[in-house]
Amino acid sequence: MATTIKDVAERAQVSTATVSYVLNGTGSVAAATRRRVLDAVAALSYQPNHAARSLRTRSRTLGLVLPPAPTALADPALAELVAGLSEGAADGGYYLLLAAQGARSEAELGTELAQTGRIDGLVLLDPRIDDERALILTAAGIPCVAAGAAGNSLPCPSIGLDLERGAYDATRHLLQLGHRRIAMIALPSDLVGSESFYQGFTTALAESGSVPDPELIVEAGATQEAGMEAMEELLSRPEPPSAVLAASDILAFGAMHALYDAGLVVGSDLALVGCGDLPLAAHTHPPLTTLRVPRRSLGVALAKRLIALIERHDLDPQPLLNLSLMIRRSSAALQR
Amino acid sequence: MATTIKDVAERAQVSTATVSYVLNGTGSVAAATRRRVLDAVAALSYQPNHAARSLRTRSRTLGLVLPPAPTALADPALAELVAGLSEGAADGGYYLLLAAQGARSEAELGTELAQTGRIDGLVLLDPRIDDERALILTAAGIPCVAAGAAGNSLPCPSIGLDLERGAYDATRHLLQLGHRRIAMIALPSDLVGSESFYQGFTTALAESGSVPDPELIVEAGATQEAGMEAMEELLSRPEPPSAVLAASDILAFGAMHALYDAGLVVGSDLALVGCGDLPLAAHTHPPLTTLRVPRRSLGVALAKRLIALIERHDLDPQPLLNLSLMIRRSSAALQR
DNA sequence: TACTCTTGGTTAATCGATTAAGTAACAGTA
DNA sequence: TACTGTTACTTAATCGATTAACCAAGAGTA
Repeated sequence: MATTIKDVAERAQVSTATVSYVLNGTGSVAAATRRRVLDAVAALSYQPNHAARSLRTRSRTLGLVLPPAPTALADPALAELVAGLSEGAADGGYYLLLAAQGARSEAELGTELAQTGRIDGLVLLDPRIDDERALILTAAGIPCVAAGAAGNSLPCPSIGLDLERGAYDATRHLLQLGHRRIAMIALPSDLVGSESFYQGFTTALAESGSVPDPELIVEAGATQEAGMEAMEELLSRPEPPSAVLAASDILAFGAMHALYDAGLVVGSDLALVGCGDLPLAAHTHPPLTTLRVPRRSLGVALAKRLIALIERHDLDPQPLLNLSLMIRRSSAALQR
Repeated sequence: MATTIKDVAERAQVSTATVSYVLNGTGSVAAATRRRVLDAVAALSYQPNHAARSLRTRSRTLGLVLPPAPTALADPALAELVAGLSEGAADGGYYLLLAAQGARSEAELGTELAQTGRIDGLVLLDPRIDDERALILTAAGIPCVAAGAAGNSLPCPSIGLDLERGAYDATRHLLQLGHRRIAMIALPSDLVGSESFYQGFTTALAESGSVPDPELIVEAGATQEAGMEAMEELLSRPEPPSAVLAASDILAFGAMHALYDAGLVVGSDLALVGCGDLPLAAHTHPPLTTLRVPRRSLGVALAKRLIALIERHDLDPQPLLNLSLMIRRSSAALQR
């Protein structure tokens, strides 16, 4: 049925070993022989069988575990990242295997996938500080990379966003609009990156000669409800903020709801900036000023880094990816 | 390193064949022996090597080719479907392989994936009438299923949405609001499903005693721009419509833009209904009345159908999946 | 001349499962 | 008793690649 390396060998009048050497660029093969082999490959449109190949070597497959939530991948953010991942994988001759998490833990599933030889490595999303998954997988010798600037809190490499710079830019933007009481709604502090984001925020404030008011820093969850509650909390302060930087668009959407409920007009009564630039951000009312994340590039970079790890290539350390501030109507000058 | 079937066999004092029979439920094995084998499997936490297994049998992997557009998967619709696919695959003991299309055609890539034994079958998105991909793949003996009610215009099975019923419901809704001049912005007519959608539209009109005005039917592309142009065209009619049914949310978004540009207020000046219920639909201004598509279920059903095809199981024909009308503010009663 | 290196190949073992074919033990039956 | 079937296994071939080990021929060298 399918053409095998044997068919190619026969047609080219060589042994299967020679064919393999030609195809993999290993061994030493005379130019004329190489030609014959390549011609035979072309004539038969031969494609090496994946199972046989990966039985001896690697599976050339990267893994990604989808969160079990019914909303999984509904999040357009994840979707774009996945597109980037599979693009980066393809560039390196790899494919991307998606696994629905189901009941098992991600680490368990990943370990199984790797031990059965289905995947050579795993991409970890939303890494946390001292992430358990990274520890387990790395301990088991399974290559993995995390999506997020990990500093050195993780035992595996990671590809990061320059959240510090992003938060700095966003805060500067608010300062330039004349705001001085600027609040921040933070993501859970154990998420890798939360610290950097906060850092950028305070650096910008410090440069303008002020210092963050602890009253105006609220650590929230990751959901819209959490953003809503955080905003309510901020509004209840004796001296509420005139501007708010939210560490994610989702939190910002929640904050918008709280502001609406409080009868405040986003943009004029209070400036709001998010982070992520989800498709929705441009269509809220008013459209949300937010930090755009290069998700596709992030995916590509993650895939390339993981492949390098698997194949033990050296790789120049990837610089942090830049966020760009999309200025929309949710952030306006301070009303006086 | 990794534990193999041989390790299990030794520990259970049987041959590897017996282990295989126990694990696959084939052959006849005495109860006591079976116990010993299962105990050994558990003790060694043995997982069969995937490459070895698929070298002899199937790869237990479903394939999906991602469109090359930079927007690929950014579309939340596709994202949810993918989540459903991988869930359905997991239920059947399969995984989902994602391939970035790149330069080659989808049929070519799919054929390669199947011939190298990486995947056992392929899911086709957005099938067209007499879809070339389906023809090529089916001719090559590669199992595939299409996402969309295909009628019998395709050589492969498909899982469909009841677009006819959906369009019927949406049109009835507009009729009940008092609208009589109802236009439709259609998707390209070669898309499987376009016909059904149109059918539902006309059936509802017919029941109300009217007949579709050819002036009010515009076939558009699939992009927002196409929706915009189509709406402009409708507005230029001598007797413009008071309500519009768009065959996709994207088209409806485009129509909204055109209406805004024309100084018309969606909801009061003209009623608009979309199809798809993208996350954005609930957040446009005004929120868009639209038909919700059970994308996750569609994904699950597609995966199950494809697996049945691969394993040559019989399967009760899957009924069409229902759309549900989400009534929002873009559709209001006719103003007189 | 005799020895060692390269170059350009081949042979055959190997990866880890599945499964056809074979076999021993025992029960049923004519 | 002899034959036929079952049941419960084992042996070994097989899937299609990779690769270690081997080998022959010619070049270089002391």
